[in-house]
Amino acid sequence: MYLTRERIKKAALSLFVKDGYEGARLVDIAKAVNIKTASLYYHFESKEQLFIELFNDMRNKKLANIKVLHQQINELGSAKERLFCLYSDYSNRGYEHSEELNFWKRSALFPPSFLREKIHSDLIDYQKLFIDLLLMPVILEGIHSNELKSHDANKSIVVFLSLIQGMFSEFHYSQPKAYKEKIVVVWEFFWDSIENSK
Amino acid sequence: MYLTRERIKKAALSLFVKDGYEGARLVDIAKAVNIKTASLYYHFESKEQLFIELFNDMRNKKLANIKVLHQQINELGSAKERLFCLYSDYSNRGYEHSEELNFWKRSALFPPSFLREKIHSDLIDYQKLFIDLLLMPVILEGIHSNELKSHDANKSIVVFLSLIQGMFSEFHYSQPKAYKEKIVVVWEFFWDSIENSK
Amino acid sequence: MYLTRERIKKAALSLFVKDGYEGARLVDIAKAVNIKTASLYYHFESKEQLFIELFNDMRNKKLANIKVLHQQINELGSAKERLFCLYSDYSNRGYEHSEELNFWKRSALFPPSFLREKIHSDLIDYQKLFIDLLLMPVILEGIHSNELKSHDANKSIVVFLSLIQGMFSEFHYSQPKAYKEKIVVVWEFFWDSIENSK
Amino acid sequence: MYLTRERIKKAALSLFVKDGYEGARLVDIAKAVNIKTASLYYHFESKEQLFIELFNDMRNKKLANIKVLHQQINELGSAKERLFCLYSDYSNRGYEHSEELNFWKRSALFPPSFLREKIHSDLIDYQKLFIDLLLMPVILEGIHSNELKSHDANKSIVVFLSLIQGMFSEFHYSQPKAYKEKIVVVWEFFWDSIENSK
DNA sequence: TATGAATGAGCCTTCATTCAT
DNA sequence: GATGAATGAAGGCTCATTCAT
Repeated sequence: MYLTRERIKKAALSLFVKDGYEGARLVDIAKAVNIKTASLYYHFESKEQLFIELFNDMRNKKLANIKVLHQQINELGSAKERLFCLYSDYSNRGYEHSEELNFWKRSALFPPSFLREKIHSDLIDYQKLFIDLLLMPVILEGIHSNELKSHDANKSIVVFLSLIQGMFSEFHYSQPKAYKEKIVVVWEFFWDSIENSK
Repeated sequence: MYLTRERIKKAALSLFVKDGYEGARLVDIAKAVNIKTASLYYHFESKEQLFIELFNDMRNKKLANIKVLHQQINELGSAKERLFCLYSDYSNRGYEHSEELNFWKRSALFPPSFLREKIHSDLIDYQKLFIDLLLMPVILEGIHSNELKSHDANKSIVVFLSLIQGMFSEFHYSQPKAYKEKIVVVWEFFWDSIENSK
Repeated sequence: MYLTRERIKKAALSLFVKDGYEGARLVDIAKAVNIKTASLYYHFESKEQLFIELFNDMRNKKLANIKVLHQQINELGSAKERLFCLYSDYSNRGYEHSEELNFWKRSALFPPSFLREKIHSDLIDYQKLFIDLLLMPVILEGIHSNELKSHDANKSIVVFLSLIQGMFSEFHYSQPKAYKEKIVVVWEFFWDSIENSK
Repeated sequence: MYLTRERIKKAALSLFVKDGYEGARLVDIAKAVNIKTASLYYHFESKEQLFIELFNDMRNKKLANIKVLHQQINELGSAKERLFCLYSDYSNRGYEHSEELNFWKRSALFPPSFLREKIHSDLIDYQKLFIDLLLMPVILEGIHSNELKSHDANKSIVVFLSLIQGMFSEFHYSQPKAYKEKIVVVWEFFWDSIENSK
C-alpha cells in the first residue's frame, strides 16, 4: 500500500545519514527510489517534513523500545544480565539497525538548524526515561541485592552512558570485527568495576 | 598582517561547527568578519580550500600537541598523573578550546564527502600516534612499576578511548557545571579500575 | 446530470475572478468542488479550455441578454424608462450576478495572454451590438420624441458607457450600501443632463 | 549608479501590467534587461519585494502629485480650469505615463493576493486625500463663486470619479485617436452639467 | 585588499497534466 | 465518474564563484 512512501523514507534515511540534512539532495533520494523528484511531493510535503517524519519515527521507536527493554529486564534475574541487556541494546552489538541508529545519533549530535530545539528536548526526555525507568532501577536493585558494589548509582550511570556513547565513535571507524571485540572489552571492564566481587 | 585571514578562519570554524560544511554559508562567514562574500576569495581559493586549511591546521595542532604531551608526561612522575594529563587534554577539561575540538570531532564523525577519505586516514594516523607514543608507553610503564594492575594494556586503551569519546556527547548536552562534574566522575571511575590497589 | 460539471464551472469562475487566470490553481478549484484535481480532467480538457468555456458562456449570456433587453425596451414607453433599463442592467444595480459580471470585466480588462485577441474582438463585437441595437435607437427615438435634448447621440453614448464602466471600480471598493446610493446619484446626474427639460 | 536597478523596475512594471503579478515571469523581466534571472536577486530580494517597491513608488508618486496639483490649482483662476486640471491628470489625457497608470489601476482592481489588504487601504487613503484636498475644495469654491450650480458637492464628486474611472476602460480598448476625442466629449458633458449657466 | 555586479549550476517546489485502475 | 500515483516543465530562489574596478 504505502510501498513507495516507505521506500522513500528508507532512501532518505540513508542519505541523511551519509550527507546530513543539508548535504542530502532530493534528486538523489528520488533516484534511489527510481522516481522523479517531483513525485516525492506526492508523498511528502517538503524536505523538512520528510526529515521530521523520519526523526519522529525514530523517536517513537526508541520510546517503544524502552517498554520492550523494561519487559526483557523483568524476565532476567541478575543485575549483570540486566545491565548487559541495556548495554547491548544501546551499543547496537549486533550491527542490526546501524542505519537507523546512525540517523538517531547524527541527529542528536548535529541536528539541522530548523529542528535543533525540538531534537534537543526530545533527546533529553528520552535519556531521562531511559535512566529513570531502566538504568537507575536496575542499578539500585543490584546494589540492594549485593550484586553490585554500593557505589553512588548516579556515578555508575554517568560512566555507563559515557562508555556506550564512546562506542559510537568506534562504530564509525573500526572494522566490524574489531568493533565487536571492543564491545566485549568495554563491557567486561565496566562489569568488573561495579560488581561486588566479595 | 594576516589579520583578516585569521578572522575569516575563526568565523568559518565556528559556522562549520554549528551548521556543518554544507549548511554553512559563505555569506554568513563574511558577515561575521564584516566583509563582503567576494572578499573571501582574496584570502581563500574556495570554500573547500578554506575547510581543508582549517582541518589541516587542526590536524597539525593535534600532532604538535602529541609532542607537547610527550614532554609533559616525561616531567611527571606517576602513571596516575600521566594518564590524567592525557585524559584532561582529550576531554577538554577546561573548556578552553571547545570550538576547535568540536570542529575536530564533527569532522571526524561526519566529514564533508569530498574529504571523507583523507580525514579518515588522518584520524587513524593520529590515533595510532596517540596510542603508540603516549597512551601505550604510559600504561606499560605503569604496569611495570606496579602502579597499575597488570591488565592487558590494549584493553585499557579501548576503554580509555571509549570513555573519552563518550564525554564528547555529554559535552553537547550537559550544562558546563554538570559536564565538569561528570569529567571527574568518569576519571575517578577509570582510575579506580586500573590502579593496582595492592 | 451535469451536476459536477456545473459545480466545477461555478468554483472556477469564482477563483478566476479572485486570483486571475494564472493565479487560480486547479487544486483549489477541485477542493471547492470536493473532488481531486485529476477528476477535473474527466470534465474538461484543460485549464485553458475550462476558462474558454466560462468565457464563451458569459459572452453568449451577454448576447442573449441583448435580445432580452431589446424586448424589455419595446415594452417600455418613455426614453427615460428605457435608458434606465439599460443602465440598470449594466451596472448590476441589484448586485445579483456580481461574480459573473466580475468575471466578464476582469476578462475584458486583463485577459489571460492566450485569449487576448479573441476576448478583445468579442468585446468590441458585443459593445457594437449593444450600441447599435439598444443604446443608439433608444437615444435617437428619445431625441425624436423631444424627450431628450437634441444632443449628438454619439456623445451621449460615450458618456453613458464611461459612467457605467466607472461604476465598476466603485463596485470594487464601495460597501454595498454606498454603492447603491452612488448608482442612483450617477443615474440622476446623467438623466438631468440629457433630458429635454423644456 | 542605480542603472540596472532602474531598468529592472521599468521592465518589471511593463510585464506586471501586461501579465499580472502571477503571469509575469522573472526570466522575462531579466531577458528584457539583458541579464540572467539570478542577477535580479542582487538588486531585489524577491519577486514580491520587487512588486511591492514598484507599488510603493507609484503610491508615493501619486501622493506627491496631489501636492503638485494643489499648487497648480491655486495658480488657476476659475473652477472650470481647476476641474479640468484634475480631470486631465486623472485621465492621462496626454497618454504620457500610460504604463505607470496602468500598473496603478491593475493593482487597484486586481491586486496580487499577498498585497490585497495593503493596496486596498492605500487606495482608499489616496482617494480620500484627492477628494478632501482637491476635488471638494474646488467644487465648493466654484459653487460659492456662482461658477457652479449649487448642486450637492458629494454627488458631483461621485459622478466625476465615475466618469474618470470609466475612461480607463476606454483607454484599454480605444485607439489613441478615438480615446482623445472621447476624453473631450466626456469633459464637455461633465462641465455643461455642473456649470451655472445663468 | 575589498567590493559591486553578475552568473552558472543546481536546489526545492509548484502545477497542469496523464494514465492505469 | 473518480482517483492514486507519477511526471515534465517550469518557476523562484540560493549559493559559490568570477571579474573588473
